[in-house]
Amino acid sequence: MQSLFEDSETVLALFAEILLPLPLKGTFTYRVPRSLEQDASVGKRAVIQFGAKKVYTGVITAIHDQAPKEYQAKSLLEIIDAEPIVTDLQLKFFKQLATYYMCAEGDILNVALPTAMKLSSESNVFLIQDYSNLDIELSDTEQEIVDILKSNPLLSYTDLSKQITDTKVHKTIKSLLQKNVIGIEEEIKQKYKAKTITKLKLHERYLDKAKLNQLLNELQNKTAQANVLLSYISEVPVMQDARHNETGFSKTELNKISASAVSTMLKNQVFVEFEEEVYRIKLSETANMLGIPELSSAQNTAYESIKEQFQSQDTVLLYGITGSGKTEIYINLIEKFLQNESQVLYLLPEIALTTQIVERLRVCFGDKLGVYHSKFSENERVEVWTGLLEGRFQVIVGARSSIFLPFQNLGLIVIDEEHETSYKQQDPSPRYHARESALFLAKLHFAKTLLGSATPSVETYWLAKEGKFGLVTLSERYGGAQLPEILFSKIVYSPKNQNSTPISETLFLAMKDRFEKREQSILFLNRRGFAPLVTCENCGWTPSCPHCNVSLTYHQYKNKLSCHYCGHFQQASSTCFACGSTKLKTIGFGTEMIEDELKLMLPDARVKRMDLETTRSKYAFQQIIEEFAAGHIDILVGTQMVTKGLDFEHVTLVGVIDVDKMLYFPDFRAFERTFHLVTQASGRSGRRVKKGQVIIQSHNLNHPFLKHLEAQEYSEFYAQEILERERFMYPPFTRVIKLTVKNKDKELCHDTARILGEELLRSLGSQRVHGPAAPGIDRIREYYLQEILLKIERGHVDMSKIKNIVQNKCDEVLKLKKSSFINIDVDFL
DNA sequence: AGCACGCCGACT
DNA sequence: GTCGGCGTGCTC
Repeated sequence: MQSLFEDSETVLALFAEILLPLPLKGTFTYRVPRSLEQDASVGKRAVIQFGAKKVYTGVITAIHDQAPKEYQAKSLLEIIDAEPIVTDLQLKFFKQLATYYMCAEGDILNVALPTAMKLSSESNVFLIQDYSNLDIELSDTEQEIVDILKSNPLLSYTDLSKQITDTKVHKTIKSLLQKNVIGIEEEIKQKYKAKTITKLKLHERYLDKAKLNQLLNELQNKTAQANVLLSYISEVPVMQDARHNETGFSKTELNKISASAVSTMLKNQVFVEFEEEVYRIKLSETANMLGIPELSSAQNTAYESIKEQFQSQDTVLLYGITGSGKTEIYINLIEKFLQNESQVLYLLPEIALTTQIVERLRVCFGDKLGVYHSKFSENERVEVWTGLLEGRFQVIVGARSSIFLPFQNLGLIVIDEEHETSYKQQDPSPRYHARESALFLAKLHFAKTLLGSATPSVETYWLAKEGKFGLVTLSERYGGAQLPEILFSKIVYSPKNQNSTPISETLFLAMKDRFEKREQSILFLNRRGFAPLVTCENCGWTPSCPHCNVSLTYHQYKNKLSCHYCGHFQQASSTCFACGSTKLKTIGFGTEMIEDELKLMLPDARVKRMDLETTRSKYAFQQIIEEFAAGHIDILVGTQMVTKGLDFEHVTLVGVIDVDKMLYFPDFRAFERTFHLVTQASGRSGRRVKKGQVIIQSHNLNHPFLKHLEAQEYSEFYAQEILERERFMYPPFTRVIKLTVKNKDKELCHDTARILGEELLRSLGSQRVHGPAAPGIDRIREYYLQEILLKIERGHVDMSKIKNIVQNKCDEVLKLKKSSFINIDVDFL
């Protein structure tokens, strides 16, 4: 007879809670099979079947022995990881964010995990070998599929459908399945693989200085080859130490200079080719060799003050004007935390040109530095993730999504350019704000946070002023560079006058002057394309987007009309669609028109445009920047991206073409954004010895806000702005939640929004509920939009209670409308 | 998110 | 009469 003890032990079965990277509430319970009991643990990924056929990877969030009562749990199929890849702290963090942003935890996991870690299955179709022995009639399409499968024994469902012209693939496959001719299996695709790159190194025989010089001489009239060689030498300092040659240099990079020269040089055995398995961007043997930058006395005072304030505050704002040298302070602070064996996260806004800072950090921290950025490939991201788990990295520099990395003992988070709006994820849910989320993360780790900006966000500055954050001010420009001079000029452009231009006389003369002095200018305009509007002079018709309620922007270089909201484009026509007249004209101006105008005004100047269109390809951005830095461009015209963090020595003029566009933008942060943008833009001017100038164009020179720009005085701007925020109940005095009701049916959308608005009004009060109202663009991609703004005062209110009400009301209204296909987006502004 | 089931219009 | 369109609800 068995003992009671043994009996109960054999009965116990284990179950795992699985969090899936899908927009679903809660976790799913799976049975842990006996064979996997040893391997299963919290934080590891498990392969599970979800629904009828789909196979996903989820993360185990708990293991227990409570068998679900309502249903029979499926079993885990596999445990992927030998060690957990998600820490307990991360799981806590995900949960917290999900609650805070009112989204599913799976949504968070979805953005958190690098794509390559979220393997999902693909259906493969295969031929059952002995089908020919079966006496089966096949239709033409069926036969076609069988024939394809004969040559390709295993084919993914998607590939198969691509090869079949007939649209009814699904159906045919079903019937073939029934006839037992083919089978379907799910294959899990392992996406991550180690990467190698092709590199070049100099042939040994040129490693001698004399030999190398001789080679350079020989290549004197072979310019392309000489350039390739020179660029190799500048990247790989073989002149200083021949051992550097072993590192080699990327072939692709050298190919950019001249691919044919590179291949000639390979043929002539100047270079030798080799493959290297790459862990991450660059192995840096000069790690720590250049050391930590020395601080000026002003910087040092700030540095000491930060350290001191960290004694009593978890978060400190470093408010340092442009060019005051905040980066050096960050680096020193990071070094200090590294000495305590803590990990450090350095957050940067999502912009491609972070390379300057990354390089700087690399020099200081070498291989301890991991980079995590959207421009990085999926495989590289996995390497940073696992590298962090294995302790290979101690410092992570990255964009907003790096807050999701598996830190174990985070000591410090640095949030550079704290005010940047790209910290907020806009489109896909979860619409998280990385600055806000980073503060939660810091709290979980008992870590310190340093926020840095030359133009702090109003919220942050307020919190600092209120004593919630520490505040350290750096008001001296590093190296004593002077602030630029700010001038205003009136825009004289008028669509009626064909001869008018969006570039005023003042701005033109200033640019001409710079051009003659061989100094560079940057022109900033927040609008892409040639003209935002085309209209028929005869009948007033204007081409608009068929999917959105916006007029189409005219792009001259492609001769296309395009919608900046949904991407729709069409060929521009020279005749009016409505009346056939040829009297079409453009109204307004975009970057493309400015570029055109400049080419006419200053035909000898080298003008380049930098906006979404000209930087589509992966390296285009980098290329333009480099060209500009090298002085091959005289005038750079562009959108937002020209204003961000670029440090160019010879820029002495920055023109803001149309400040009104930003000022009158219907958003409570319009002024703040304008102030940030103009200040950042003017920070581009005269960063070194030369005094810079900023010319701001406006239609209305009397706008009171312009005086803040002129004074370049953050505190004055802030003092004014904070009053407005308080008066109109905006952040930081309230939390603003924007609910957007979306539906293809206009009536349904409006009706749902109206009812939701009324419901919310009843439970939250008229002080807090505003709208519904149509946003500026009330139809995008066929969806009508209605917005409700909730302003919830800070403190003394239980936010979770409010969120519950909001959530319940949303659900209620959707149920009432019996339409689960109405979308309600929740966005915390 | 994906997928299956199910209920209504245009077709062999 | 079926095919297949998409709306609806479920996935451990």
